Amino acid sequence: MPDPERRTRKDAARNRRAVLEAADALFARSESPEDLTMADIAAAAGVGKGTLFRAFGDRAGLLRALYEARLEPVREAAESGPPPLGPATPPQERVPALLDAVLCFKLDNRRLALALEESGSGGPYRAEHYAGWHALLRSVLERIPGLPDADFTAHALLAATRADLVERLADGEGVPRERLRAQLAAYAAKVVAAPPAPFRQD
Amino acid sequence: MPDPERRTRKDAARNRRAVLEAADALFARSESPEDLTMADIAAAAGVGKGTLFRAFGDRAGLLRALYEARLEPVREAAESGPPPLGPATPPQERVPALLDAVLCFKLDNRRLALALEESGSGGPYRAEHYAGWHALLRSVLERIPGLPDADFTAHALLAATRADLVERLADGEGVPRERLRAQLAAYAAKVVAAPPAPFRQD
DNA sequence: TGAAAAACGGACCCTGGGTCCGTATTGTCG
DNA sequence: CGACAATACGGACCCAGGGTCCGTTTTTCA
Repeated sequence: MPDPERRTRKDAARNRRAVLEAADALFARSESPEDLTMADIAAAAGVGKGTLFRAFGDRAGLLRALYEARLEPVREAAESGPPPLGPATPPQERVPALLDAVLCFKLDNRRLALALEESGSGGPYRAEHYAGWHALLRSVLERIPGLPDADFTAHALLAATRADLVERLADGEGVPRERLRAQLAAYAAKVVAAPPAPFRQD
Repeated sequence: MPDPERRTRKDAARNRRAVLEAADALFARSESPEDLTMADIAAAAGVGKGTLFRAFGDRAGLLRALYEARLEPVREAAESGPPPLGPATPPQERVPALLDAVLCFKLDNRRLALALEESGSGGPYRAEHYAGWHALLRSVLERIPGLPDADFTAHALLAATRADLVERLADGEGVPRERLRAQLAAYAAKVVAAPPAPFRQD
């Protein structure tokens, strides 16, 4: 009995790659992602719409595939790379580092992230990768003594890196990259900071 | 010379109200906002599509109108009401209170908020009311000594109340309302807390 | 009450995601 | 190598849904 999964034909593989490349390029160039149609992408890849949809299911599928391909190295670095991203880093330091990585990624892949987070309902919260980031961040937060609600905190921190917010700040308000990074880092640091001195006079 | 702005005809006014009411009801009932079509709303209001679009411009316009109508009282309370929402409250306390108000509003108007934040690109960041909340929150944050980046912090805090996140937590994960409120309050409190004790041994 | 202004409403248009199916490629087996 | 099955191709096609148009109706105002 041969594997129930037959090997994918090589033209299929070639086309898949072609689409991925074309879409990647198009998203990088396009002003706003939503006026980039599936037909456009198919055309740019020199492929029929049918092929495109067979390969990726639907728009969201294509976006996800693109996004995850790009994200892979960052994910890798975050899960098992060297400090300050990797697991060897102490939590209080790692949290800002992780968020910084996410932020940089979104800055570098604005249109794509935007397109993905806007696609369909549920925002980014249905996507595979969100769950991954959240779980990781949560587990790191849980190692910080005295910090309650790690689950919620992880969500809240990640919310600060939402693609549309990032775009609004970076493109809309012209906040420079480094400043944004610094602000997010400071914010994250504050959230994970040890609680204030025990005695506060009102 | 009579006013250049002619008075709106009363049938127009009546229809506008009818649409607003019908849409409100429909959104409250509907499972997910995006399968609620403009035609549906028009029909439910006993009105033609043309009327609907003339009155509100486009889908986003209708959503905005609905949202702002509902939001009005909260806004009022936040801008000039009694403590803990109003301006008499000390900043450190007012920030969590404001966020709590936003959160409760989104909990009570989930579908609507969801529909609005998802409509069109730019997420909620183009909407009038977002700018309002942000400005208010920012001004409050600015009164807290030693807290830098009030502008960014306001964005980041508001991001924690994004409709899709709220829905994900409340509906998706079944976090009870009070717990969610408590978590957000704690989170906000931490962000606005005085910096940790000056001496930290590493 | 009559005519101009404004609103009505539903038929209509158009974009864009997604499907279908006759045709072209690929893989395999004798 | 030839032939047949399996698989992929691709663009014509479908359809929902947002938005427009314009002949008809209502309101307003003199």
